[in-house]
Amino acid sequence: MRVTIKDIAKKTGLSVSTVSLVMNHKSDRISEKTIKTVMQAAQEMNYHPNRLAVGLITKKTQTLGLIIPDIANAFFAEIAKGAETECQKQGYSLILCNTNDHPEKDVDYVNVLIDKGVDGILFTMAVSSQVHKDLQCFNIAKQAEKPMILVDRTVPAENKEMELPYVSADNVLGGYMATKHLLEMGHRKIGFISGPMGEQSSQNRLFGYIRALQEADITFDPMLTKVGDYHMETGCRLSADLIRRGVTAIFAGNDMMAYGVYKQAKEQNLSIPGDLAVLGFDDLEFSQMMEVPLSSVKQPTYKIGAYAVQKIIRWIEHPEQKPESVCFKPVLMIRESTGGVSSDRPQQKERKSENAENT
Amino acid sequence: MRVTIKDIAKKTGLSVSTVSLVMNHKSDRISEKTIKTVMQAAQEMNYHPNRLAVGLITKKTQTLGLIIPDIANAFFAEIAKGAETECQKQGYSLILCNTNDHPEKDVDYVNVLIDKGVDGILFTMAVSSQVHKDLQCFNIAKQAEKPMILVDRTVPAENKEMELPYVSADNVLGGYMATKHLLEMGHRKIGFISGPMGEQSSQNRLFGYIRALQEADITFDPMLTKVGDYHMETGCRLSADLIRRGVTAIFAGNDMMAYGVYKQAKEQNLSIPGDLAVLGFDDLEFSQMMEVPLSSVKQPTYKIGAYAVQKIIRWIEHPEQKPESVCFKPVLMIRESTGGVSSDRPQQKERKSENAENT
DNA sequence: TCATATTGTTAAAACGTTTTATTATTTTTG
DNA sequence: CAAAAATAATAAAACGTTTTAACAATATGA
Repeated sequence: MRVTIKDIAKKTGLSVSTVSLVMNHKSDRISEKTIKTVMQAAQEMNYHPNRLAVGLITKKTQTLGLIIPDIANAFFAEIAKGAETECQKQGYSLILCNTNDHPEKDVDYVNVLIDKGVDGILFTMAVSSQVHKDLQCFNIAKQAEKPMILVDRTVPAENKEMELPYVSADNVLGGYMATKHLLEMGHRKIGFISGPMGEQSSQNRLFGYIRALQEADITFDPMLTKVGDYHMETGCRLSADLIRRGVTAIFAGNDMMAYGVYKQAKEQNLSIPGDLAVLGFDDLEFSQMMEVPLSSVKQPTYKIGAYAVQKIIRWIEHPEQKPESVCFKPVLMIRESTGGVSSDRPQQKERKSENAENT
Repeated sequence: MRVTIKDIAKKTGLSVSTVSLVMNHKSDRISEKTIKTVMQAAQEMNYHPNRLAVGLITKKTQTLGLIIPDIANAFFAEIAKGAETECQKQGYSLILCNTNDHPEKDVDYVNVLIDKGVDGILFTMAVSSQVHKDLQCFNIAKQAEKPMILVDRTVPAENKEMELPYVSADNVLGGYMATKHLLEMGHRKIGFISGPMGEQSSQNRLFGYIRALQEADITFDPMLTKVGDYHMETGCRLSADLIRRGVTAIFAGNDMMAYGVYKQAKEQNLSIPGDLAVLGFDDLEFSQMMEVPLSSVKQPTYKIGAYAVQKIIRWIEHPEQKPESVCFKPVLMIRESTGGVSSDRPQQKERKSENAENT
């Protein structure tokens, strides 16, 4: 049987209240002697407070929920790692919820988490057309007065009141940086393979692409933009048409699709970057290990997870201070696939670019 | 304020006990009418039971803990996904604990999890020489009477009593299958780059390698085995010496190191598999996407996670039935890097090889 | 008709804490 | 030395459930 506060009270001949006060370092009105007695007994008996009982009464469990679409996806895994590590530092635990992008599971998980008394929820919504489900989640959290922060995936706010804080990368900027780099390398006809248009981040990368083109006085040609799905085969398939249309560079919405472009280039016997420059997004571990290392836009993924936790804990502890949304600047990793000078080494000293910036 | 059972009692004019009995479908002695009244009230008031209170009294929280070294590692991420998904199916939640391979964190996490009242713990130990810490974890769990199952990383049992059930892949078999395949492809001088010897799984892969050689009447040459650390650079570095010694094939303890071998081969202008056959372990997503797709031993990672959860839940519900340990058979994915016939497609119909087998 | 069985409902204790108001004791002050 | 103040410890209520024994009311059987 587990040792309880009662057992300590019995052993020391003190009351339960006294023991509790000592254990929580509360009340300065307790004699040194008593404190020592209790502490020693607790140690000897190997007392561990029952967190359920504590939570029941304090309404705080030192636990957060993390709802993500797919923990096996390197991107979310890295976010989870950042979040978990930060939790651990701050004495919190993290409940992992994997939705597989099913919006109904979002709702289920939000409910379960609240039933289990989490103090806050980090939420990456399942991508879907059912805005309805998203709102449902927001409402449940709001009604339960639980802080909720959106991670990576944002949603256009209906009204200011309803708005939730988010932590994500600046995808517009990422798309812009990527395209600008290709322009600087002398390309004028740049193809873009986007991710699914249902995702805000995909759209934003496209916006960035367009903005960079405009700045360079190049009219945006819709035929040079293909809508993909973040998979390699799609990158391979869609790039064929872009190449036919004479692009000299392709900016893929993520690294997976960029790998597909590599495959297509190989099939057509095009050299990278000689005949075709390729640039990705995400900077997967692999991208720097390839035959021709892939230039890519790197999101500060770990940091997004860690930062979201920091923010939500502050919010939990100061419920009146709803945090501001934050976009982190991505970093452009320039490698051989765009013919640039590798940015892998030497490590840039100046890392300001990774600092937080409000939008 | 959250709706409690008391609120329902008040609204319906019934007692708290009655409401509780109805909500839990207990007691057949309650009139249809009462049941309907309570159910309807619960629905209308949107009642959700407070799991903390329930847990406090039932001593069950429907929550498991998962302790792993690194969620950003694809292998553990996949295990986590399997575990989480199975939890979700069975109405459990999963607390994620990331140790970064620090043995002290193992201990901390086990304590926290127990304090928070998890019903069981899935444990992948931090790799270290401090067997002491491992035993400490086992003892804490044992004392708290919490089921604990070892995942992936096993440990030689001190005595039968102390032994914990484990769920892992059959690494000896994996090493054996890999080596045998290379032998069948005609190789006689096969190098092996192992993982760190502190890990049981690394040792087991080596055992499998040796066994296959013996079966083929090839004396094991220790000079053809190098101890690595699962990183690409190491694979690259160590393979140089193996090549110098005239091996025609290299079996790497994981895919990362196999990629390193690729790099070395490229530098030396050796063609794969013409001049050098390469075989990995883990079958990372990438391995089938490479210039020369990499043959690799695939562990049923997702299944390991899911199965461990199944077993521990059964154990939780039947505390007297301690589960047997299980080793899953790995699958050899034959691709171009060993000059074999690709096993990627057509998909083998017969998947018995993935079934569980007691050791 | 009375004892017994059945049916439906509930009171109350328990789970392991926190927290506030109260009491008991000692010390200080005028 | 009595009153006031400070110090130390505690009783008791609360958190939101589950569960068991008990109760009341009705039905059954002899």
